[in-house]
Amino acid sequence: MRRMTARPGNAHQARLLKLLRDGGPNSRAQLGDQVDLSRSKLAVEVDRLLETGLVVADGLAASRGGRRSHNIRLNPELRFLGVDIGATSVDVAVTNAELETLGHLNQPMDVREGPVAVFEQVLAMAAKLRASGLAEGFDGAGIGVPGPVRFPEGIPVAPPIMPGWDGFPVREALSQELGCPVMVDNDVNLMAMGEQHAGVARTVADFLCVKIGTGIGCGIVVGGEVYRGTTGSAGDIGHIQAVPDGRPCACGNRGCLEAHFSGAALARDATEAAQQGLSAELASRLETDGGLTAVDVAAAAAAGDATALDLIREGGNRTGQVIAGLVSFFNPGLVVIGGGVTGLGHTLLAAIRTQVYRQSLPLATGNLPIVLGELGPAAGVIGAARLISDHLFSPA
Amino acid sequence: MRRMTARPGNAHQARLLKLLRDGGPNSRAQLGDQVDLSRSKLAVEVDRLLETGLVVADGLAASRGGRRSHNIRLNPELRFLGVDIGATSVDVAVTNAELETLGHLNQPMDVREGPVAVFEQVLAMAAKLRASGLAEGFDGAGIGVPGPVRFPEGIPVAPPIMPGWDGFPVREALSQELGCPVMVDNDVNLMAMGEQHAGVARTVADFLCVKIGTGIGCGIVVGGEVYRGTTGSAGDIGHIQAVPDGRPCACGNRGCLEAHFSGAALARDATEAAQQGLSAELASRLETDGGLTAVDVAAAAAAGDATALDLIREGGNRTGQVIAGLVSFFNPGLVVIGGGVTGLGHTLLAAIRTQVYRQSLPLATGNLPIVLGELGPAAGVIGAARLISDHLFSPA
DNA sequence: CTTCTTTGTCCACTGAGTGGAAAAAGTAGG
DNA sequence: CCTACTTTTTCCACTCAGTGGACAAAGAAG
Repeated sequence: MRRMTARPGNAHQARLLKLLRDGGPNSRAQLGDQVDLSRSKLAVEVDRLLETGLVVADGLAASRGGRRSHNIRLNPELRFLGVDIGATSVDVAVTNAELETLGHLNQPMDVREGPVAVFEQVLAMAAKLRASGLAEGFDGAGIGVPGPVRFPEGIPVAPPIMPGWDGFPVREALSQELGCPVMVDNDVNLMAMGEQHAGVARTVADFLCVKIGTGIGCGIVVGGEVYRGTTGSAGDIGHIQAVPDGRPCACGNRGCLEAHFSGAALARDATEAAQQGLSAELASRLETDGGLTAVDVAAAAAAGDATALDLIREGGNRTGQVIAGLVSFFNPGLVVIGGGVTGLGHTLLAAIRTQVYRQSLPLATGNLPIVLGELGPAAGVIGAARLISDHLFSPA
Repeated sequence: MRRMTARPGNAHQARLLKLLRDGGPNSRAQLGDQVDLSRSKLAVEVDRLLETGLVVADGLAASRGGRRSHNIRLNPELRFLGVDIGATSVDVAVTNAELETLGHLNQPMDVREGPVAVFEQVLAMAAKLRASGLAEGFDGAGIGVPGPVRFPEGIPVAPPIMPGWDGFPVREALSQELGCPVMVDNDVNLMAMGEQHAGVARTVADFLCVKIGTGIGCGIVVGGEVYRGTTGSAGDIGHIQAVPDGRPCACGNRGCLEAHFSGAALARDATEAAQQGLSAELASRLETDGGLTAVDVAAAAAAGDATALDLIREGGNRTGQVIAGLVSFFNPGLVVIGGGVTGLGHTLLAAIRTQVYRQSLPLATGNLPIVLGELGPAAGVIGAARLISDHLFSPA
């Protein structure tokens, strides 16, 4: 099948496409209720969209007491590819134009192997999804990478945990390989967009999305739009000082949040504790698994292990202190906690909440929910699909 | 004179008004170069603005080799009132529509005396400026208050240092008294707007403006617009924890930035040092002045007093540490330092810079200027005038 | 079968905005 | 003084987005 190449011709059409994406199929009349255009004008724009093939009219809806309406919907054959590259694994998913996930793959991977090797794997996963009949091709792809990105060009800049990617033209390269438009962003920003589109942040204009995985980052949404900062490094909170003269960090400083709490730090601390004989539970897991990860700590905590619980609580306290500062500064309407460490669940959340509610001013915390992300590992790929769909559903 | 009540009738007119405000008088042709409208359409909109009286055509400009152009300018009789209420003093200024300061008064005052007493003083100052022939009346007024504001209504909410103001309808009350439209905002936001309009931040879209006065606050500008947060308390960084288990703060916590460095904290620390005999310089000033303020510390530092310099440096370090965190998080294109403590000058700035450049990641600090505000005490009142002019120069 | 409701289409009209021509008012040079 | 060239402003016919009302289509309810 020939892929769609059309783009909305004006702001009205863009608006309609987004309404159909976020609200599902609608009749012309229902669309008219939402856009403040005369029925005549609306009909014209819908007709133009039908001509481009971006939307289709299929069948008649049930009557509600009058003439039956036509169902207008986004072309059901459109396919977006969402890719979320983490530090140690990749997620690849296929969605339709309404951003519903049709298929999702997850594989372990090491970003440090560099862009060429990683993209080989990503393309293979995409091919697998295509082969399973979910897509004949892709109309667009969104890619998340674990580091700062020069957004307009889609190029990672000075990413600490993936040095080989510095300056690699991700957008251009993948656009060539996939034969479709590509947008690239920081993985944390995509998680924020995912939770905004289909998760806990659906109704909030200004919020923070803290992702605790191998590292720690924070997506910032201002007025419904992701804020990326002057050089694309906004939200890089992993190297904020959490402990004066604390642990040495890979960045050269001491006491960085990431050095004290993150997937990597937690694994290291748990291993240390096990080796020092502080926890039989952790020690036995160390023996079975060979090495400890955040998952082991979560399991130990769930089993009631005091050492594991302490580690989580202390990490949560550190993180909560930093978030408390950000809450005072940014005064968000919501704080979402997500990432691989979400498995630590309520223990972590409680520690974070305690710190924030205690340290920030009442005006900022009075009506501030602090919650876990709703979408888990799907947030990134949904956000990626949303990124490219926002791009393609804007006037060319 | 009857005050102007007209507002621009559409976005084009609003655009033109702002061009005239920020760029001064222009011919129709010059305006046409900036707005991407046909000459015909432009002429129509300019004529409409002339009809409203918001702009006037006075005289012909010198020829540049062809027909002489008419000078189109904002009505020179328009007057805005800018009011900047601090913790211990008020600034009141009159500007024309181009936001040039025509007169400026500054008087000591105590916010804690409550809105009624303060506004009596403000109105007297405004009357004085009017009596001196600078204005026959005001077409609009902007007011800055030292605490969070529910912006749409212009009402302070839960302001820590001015408890008597909580819920007082500043906007409505002053609008009645002055007989003109009024907008109210946090003083820090106005300082940011001032520096953006006429100071160091003219060309930057995303920046932070840290104001160190009696307390500490931070104006946040995102994409050229002030960001106020969900409840209007964004930028309230005075109570971010700077020192774990540090000094007790009025807010009930310990170690808040404001408890360790601010105009008030500096005065207190200097007095303590003088009483303990650590500095002859400060002790002698204590005797002469009766009580020490930040100004005394600045003077002592300028005279080379080691204790004063130490106090400034330590405060700068604390502040710098907090700002370093904000820089990592927000990735601004500029950081402006202002407020009453600006007199501490380069010593303070150097300490702040050292901390930020050392602690934040290179990508965020690589091209990040950290500078003192250019406008000093005028920033607030200019920002206030800008606030109301932005409001009045937007379509009704 | 009639009446009412809802959906969708058609069409004349308005008003924003364009672009080109011409008028107005200069400068520069012979 | 006259001519050629510029720049600014005005005028006007034309395009096109968008409106709102009339009307057709298609069904529900009685």
